[in-house]
Amino acid sequence: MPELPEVETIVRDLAKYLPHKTIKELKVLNKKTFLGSPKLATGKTIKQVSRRGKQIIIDLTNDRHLVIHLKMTGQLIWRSKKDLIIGGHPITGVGEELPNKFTRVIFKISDGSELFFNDIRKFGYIKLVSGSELEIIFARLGLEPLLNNFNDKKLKLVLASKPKSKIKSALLDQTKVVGIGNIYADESLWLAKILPSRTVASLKDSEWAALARAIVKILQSSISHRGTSFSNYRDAQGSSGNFIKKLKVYGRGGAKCLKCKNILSKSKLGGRGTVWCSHCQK
DNA sequence: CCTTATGCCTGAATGC
DNA sequence: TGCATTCAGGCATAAG
Repeated sequence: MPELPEVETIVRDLAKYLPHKTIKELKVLNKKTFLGSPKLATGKTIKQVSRRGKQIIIDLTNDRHLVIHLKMTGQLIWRSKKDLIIGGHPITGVGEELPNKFTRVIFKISDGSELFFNDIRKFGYIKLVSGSELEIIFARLGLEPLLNNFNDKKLKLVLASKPKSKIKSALLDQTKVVGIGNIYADESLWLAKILPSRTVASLKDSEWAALARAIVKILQSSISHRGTSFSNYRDAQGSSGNFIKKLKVYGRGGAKCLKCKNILSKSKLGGRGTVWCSHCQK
């Protein structure tokens, strides 16, 4: 499931290809995937591709913006004109050919390239919004953990409004801190040696420091490995991320802790599968 | 304020 | 083999 590192990887790639190019045609194959009128984006030029939390923002020349959320199984894969003609596409995990049966929206770009929005489960969406609507979306989102103003004091401060929440649930709250999903919540808490079930109010300052450091370290490390492909995440080229090899707890319930050999625990916390080491994490 | 359940979805994994 | 069931979970929303 695409979280901050996966979305960041896609955005960095798309930012190399898309700016200054024009959306020639927009094919919406699944109506519920595209919110708003596709006509308002057709013929418009892409100014910039960026990210806020887990959402991809594509700014258009008419002061409208495409807000793209991949949710669980969304993919945004770009194919150059050359790749489209020659074939021999990289394997996308949901079929080598694009479009495929999971393709929900196709952007035809002025240089002959195409951008495919694929989504097996149709949770994801592309929303066309105005500048003021975009501001409202941004206003609801929390701290960016990879901006330089992020630190343990800020983290403690924003989460202080939910003292009785379990720390893992609090980390998943996008109105407080953005970009952390189930994988990186578990990984960060393991690295910081904090039990997911601890309440926000129970954390000591030294633990806030460890947690903030762990979040930054894990997210940056994952970006450097082009994200985690646990199921069907793919980058903008259709390739898998490599961070799955670096995961310490996520997906490893019942296996041995890589630090102490204790058997990792697994259960549900706040409705999410949660894995932790009862020996390393306190 | 908090937690839990539900709905949106479909492929993969499991059970008989 | 095949059919039914369960699970995966981001996030909005409703309910307890």
